[in-house]
Amino acid sequence: MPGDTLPVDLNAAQREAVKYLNGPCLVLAGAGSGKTRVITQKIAYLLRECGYSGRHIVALTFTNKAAKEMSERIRSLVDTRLARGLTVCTFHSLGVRFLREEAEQINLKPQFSIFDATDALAIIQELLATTDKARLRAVQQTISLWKNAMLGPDEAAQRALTPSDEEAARVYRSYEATLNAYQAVDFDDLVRLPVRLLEQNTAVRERWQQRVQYLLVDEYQDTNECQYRLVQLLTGDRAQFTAVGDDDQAIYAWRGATVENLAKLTTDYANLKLIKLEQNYRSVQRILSAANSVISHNPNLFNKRLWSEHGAGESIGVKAIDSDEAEAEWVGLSISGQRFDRRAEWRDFAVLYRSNQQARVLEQALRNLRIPYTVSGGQSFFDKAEIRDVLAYLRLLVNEADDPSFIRAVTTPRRGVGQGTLKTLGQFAATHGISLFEAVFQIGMTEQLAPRQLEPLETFGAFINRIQARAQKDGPDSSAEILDELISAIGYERHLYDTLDERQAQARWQNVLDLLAWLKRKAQEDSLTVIDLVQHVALVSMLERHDEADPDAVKLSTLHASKGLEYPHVFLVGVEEGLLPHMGREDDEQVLAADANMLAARVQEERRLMYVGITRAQRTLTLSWCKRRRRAREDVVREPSRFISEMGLASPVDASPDPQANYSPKERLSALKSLLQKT
DNA sequence: GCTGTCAAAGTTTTT
DNA sequence: CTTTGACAGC
Repeated sequence: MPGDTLPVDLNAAQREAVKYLNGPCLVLAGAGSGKTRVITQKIAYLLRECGYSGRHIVALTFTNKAAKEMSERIRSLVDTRLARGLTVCTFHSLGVRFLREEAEQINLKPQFSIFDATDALAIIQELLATTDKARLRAVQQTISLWKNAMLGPDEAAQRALTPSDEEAARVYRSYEATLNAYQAVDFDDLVRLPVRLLEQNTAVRERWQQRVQYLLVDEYQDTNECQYRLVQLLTGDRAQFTAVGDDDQAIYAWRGATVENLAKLTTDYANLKLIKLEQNYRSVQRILSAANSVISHNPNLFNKRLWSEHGAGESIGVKAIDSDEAEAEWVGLSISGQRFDRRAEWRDFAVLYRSNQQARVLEQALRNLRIPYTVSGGQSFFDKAEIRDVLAYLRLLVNEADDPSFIRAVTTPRRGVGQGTLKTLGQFAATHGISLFEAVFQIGMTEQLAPRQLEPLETFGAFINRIQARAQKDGPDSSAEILDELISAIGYERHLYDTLDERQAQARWQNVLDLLAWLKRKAQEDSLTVIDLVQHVALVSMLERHDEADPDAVKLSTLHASKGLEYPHVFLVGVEEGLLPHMGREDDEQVLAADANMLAARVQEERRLMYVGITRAQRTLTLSWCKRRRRAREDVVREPSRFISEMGLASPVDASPDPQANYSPKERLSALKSLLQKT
């Protein structure tokens, strides 16, 4: 009888969510209520007892990390053979797969480039011909929101009310044309283009609906309009899917996500099954009470209240400190001391913060105290110059039409190609409707370039062609060789040591080596060709790399990147007005002050972020805020966050910083003990 | 025209 | 501390 082999460690609500297969199902899962367990168990149930083949099940997540973790948990539950063909990936990865297969239907080469936010911004900058960074970001954001709402340039232009939006709509049109010329798509397109094709093409739609017989979606509250449509289109009339989400943890409204998608399910699907998970298995009661108390200041779609069978736990600490440096040091000393007192491991501690920049001081302090740590969040690694340099070569190999990568590769290292040459080449390419790379081989016939300018171009073109031929001739097994050959042929290491001082060159070369090692491992593990690798790398951040390097380390993470994770002991730092809730810069702040609705929405989202932070903690939670914080080059005076008082803490809050002693004698003693123990 | 050197400035959150 | 912007030699 189906269901009898379900593990007994599921509660009634979880069991119901796993076994419900009569159509669409929405699971409202509070923080720590075992939502991942429900998804993984449900997939196991579908595979083992309902005769579903892995090829017909798709589970979607928002981050690669979540996908990886989920995939591993499923594989530990069921036989490898049963899980064969199972798809567990992000919306964007599924989009890449879809577009690779269906590329020709929409006039796209399967080797299309994927442009990240930085690439996209560079295009917009060129189109707008301005260096006003705020304006550029605003236009980019506007275009992105239009895309996620499935509005094309024409519709956007029609709906534009302000001159600013009209300009953005014009840029949008050229931006699309540019991407098309480069055979490139941006992140938003990875979901939008599949949706558009599925809507327009019945045959494609039916093929995919045949393929996706059961769909599961994690973090459903973070879906945008486009992603909602994708779920609808993939599941069709059968509507066999399970969406798991928590409206209180919606923290991506700024990138187009809309919590209303939760409510929309209840109206779009009359037969929607709604299941609430309210029992929390993660945290002690004090932490849950604080979380409940904070979030009760928000209006919400669905009422739920977390409870747990764990004890009350220790009281929540609130520390006021003089400066951000002192805060970082205090956190380090506290962790050091507590690790000793509690006989805990480094990995039991996490330090969470609102913005990436806060990581700097913390890293500095932890380094000084010899505390091992890993930083997660921020795609900074792939934004580093040396990484973008190397990837430009790879992207060009895969897609010759990728002009930005051509420009970057051909000018790094310097090989005598500069602004003037590129301008001539660009004009030639534009009038002939070809890519810069193609233009290299044709411009020689004309007399537009001096031999001095032409020669390095032709050498470069021949070089790329040579590697390209190798990449195409040899199969996926030789990905690693090709990478090595490419890098040594470029002479990138020497370039680094030539242009930088020893220390910097070494650090950057190490980054390149790390990237190569990671790429090679990836290529081997999943037997990927160079094309697969390049498309994969655009979507992934390198969190995995750090996790494996040093498993016993304190975790530093942004609040956003911490979602879905849990730690025994959590330090939440910088809990200050202006930072959490974040209010942007002064000009931004004034815009907000003028619009009460916008301000309220902002504060509510920040409050959910606070809620996410609090609910990461299993046993203890410590908050801190600074009276002064260094921002840019000046100190800013700060007030404690409203969220601290909203937590309804019983004990009086330490609200005034004590300039004399930021460390209590006990804290000092513990820290010292810990240090002594080490030496 | 190409390239390197010097100075300034800059930071929400991410697929 | 690290990435962009302007300027002056080669």
